[in-house]
Amino acid sequence: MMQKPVSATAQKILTCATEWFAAHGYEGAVMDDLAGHCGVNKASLYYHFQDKRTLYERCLTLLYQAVVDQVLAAVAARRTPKTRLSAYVSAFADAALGHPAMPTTLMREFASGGKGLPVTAREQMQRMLTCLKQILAEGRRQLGWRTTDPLVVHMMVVGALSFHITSAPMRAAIRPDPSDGAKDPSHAAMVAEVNRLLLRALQA
Amino acid sequence: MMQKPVSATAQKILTCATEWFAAHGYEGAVMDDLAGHCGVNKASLYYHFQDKRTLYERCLTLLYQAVVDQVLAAVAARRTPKTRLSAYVSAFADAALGHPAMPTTLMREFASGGKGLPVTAREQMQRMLTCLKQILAEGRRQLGWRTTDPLVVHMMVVGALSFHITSAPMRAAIRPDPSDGAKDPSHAAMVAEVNRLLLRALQA
DNA sequence: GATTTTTTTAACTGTTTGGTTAAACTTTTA
DNA sequence: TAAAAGTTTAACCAAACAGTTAAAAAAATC
Repeated sequence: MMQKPVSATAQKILTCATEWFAAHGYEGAVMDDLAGHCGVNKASLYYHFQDKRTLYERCLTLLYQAVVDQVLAAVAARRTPKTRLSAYVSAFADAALGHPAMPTTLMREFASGGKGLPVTAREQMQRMLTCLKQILAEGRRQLGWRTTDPLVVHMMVVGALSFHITSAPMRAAIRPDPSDGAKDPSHAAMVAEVNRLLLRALQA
Repeated sequence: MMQKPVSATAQKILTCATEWFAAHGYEGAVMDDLAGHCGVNKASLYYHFQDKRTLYERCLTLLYQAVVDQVLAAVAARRTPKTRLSAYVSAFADAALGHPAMPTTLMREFASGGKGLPVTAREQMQRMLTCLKQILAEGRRQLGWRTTDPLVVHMMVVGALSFHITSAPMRAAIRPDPSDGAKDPSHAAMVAEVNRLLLRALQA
């Protein structure tokens, strides 16, 4: 069935609601407050979307598709396993930073056993894993990389970067230890370090 | 102020409530349902704990303390940087598996900006990070390990393992790709792989 | 300009929810 | 054995909440 074009207001609702759901969770999101955040009236929410659940699933479907599309495009633009793996890490990091609702909602949904995550969003995560499997297989064939479990690498990348992005408010609230000398790693430093550790681990 | 000994019922409430909060989140947890899960009447919850928020924070304080105590004890039982780092990874993995509410609630709280995480629980995470810093410093001094950011390593370990533990229900729901040959890594396999990748990354 | 669509307004309904309460019962303690 | 503490029962209250509604206004479309 052909879908009607999304109006500007519906588009705005989707963008703002995604932020609200990420910050408050599905149960913690109150529709009156969400409407205020979207800059529309609550009745307008129900004019465009059937109910809270429908809005939520639509938000996550579009969000995950945007992130995964960005990652796969970045990987496809490279030719060697090494540069593809780096693209995989960097692209996910940047896409997740550009859409912080994605790692945030992913973590909430994992915590809830995934039952609130729409099938369409899960399929997007599967595409990323399939892509990584191909990169690691090419790396073994062409560069003699060590055999490793793609799921482990996927979780180290997605897990570490998601934790880093979502813990930013907490780290900002913690006064840094002055005797330490170590400052909070920036996003770029984090990405570079994850990349380095990963490539070292794979190479002999 | 000296705290009164915790009665058996209060202890049971803390254990069961921790599971319920992990599975449903703070906002998603309904006190009537939580009481049922604890096997007590709702009035009994309020007899022992002032309100929902107090119960929640008490649950997390005890939970994080138990996990971090286990990790630090395991590390202290080892002498070399290499075995200490492995102990750090293995102990966290096993403690988190034994208390799955810990990675689950940690992810939920990160997603909410940490504002619901009691100070006592944050301090526990800080103890773990301090411990890791010492291990990595000793590794550099004694074994010539490469310099790396302890926070990055911490997040790769805690992030990857937390994702693995909390995504188990979702992975179980996804029918494995038969052409793949790769099966879902067990907890032990995941821990061993994270350990291997990490040690390879640190060694020259 | 007429019609249709979109959006707001403001109130509304029924249900859910955290928390309370007094009395009664059970268990523990002194 | 009496007193105190713990637990249940069952109902309760006030507020919060998802979702609805009709009428009116504004914007978009034909």
